[in-house]
Amino acid sequence: MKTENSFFEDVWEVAKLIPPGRVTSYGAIANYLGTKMSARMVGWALNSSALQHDVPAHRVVNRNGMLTGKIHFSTPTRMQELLEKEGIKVEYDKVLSFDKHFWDPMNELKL
DNA sequence: ACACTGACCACTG
DNA sequence: CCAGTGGCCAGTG
Repeated sequence: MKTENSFFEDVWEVAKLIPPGRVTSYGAIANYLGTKMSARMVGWALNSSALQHDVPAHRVVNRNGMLTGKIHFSTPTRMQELLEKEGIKVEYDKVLSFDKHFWDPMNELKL
């Protein structure tokens, strides 16, 4: 057993729990996991997750709803296309009606 | 062992 | 209101 239960896996689990058509932010996940987690670590974890698992990293954007992580995808438009397939409108690398599609793990999972 | 970097966020001026 | 800076934690050079 490698006890690789690092925060990476926690981030992946939360990301997988994001329902289709919804998005969340790095800070929201970080806050949900705990104070030991910083928003930077979330993005970093997702960077590894994208290479390892089927984690819907395209559903995770920054606080402004901007697709900052799209540059890490296979293609510069991959993230946007995936979001649009789920009914999320994206324009100029930014999620439209971000607050409407926003899915907060703290608000949905904390119960 | 040290310094810099990174898919960020919040506070201060 | 906009711009700048610090804090966050871990990995890599």
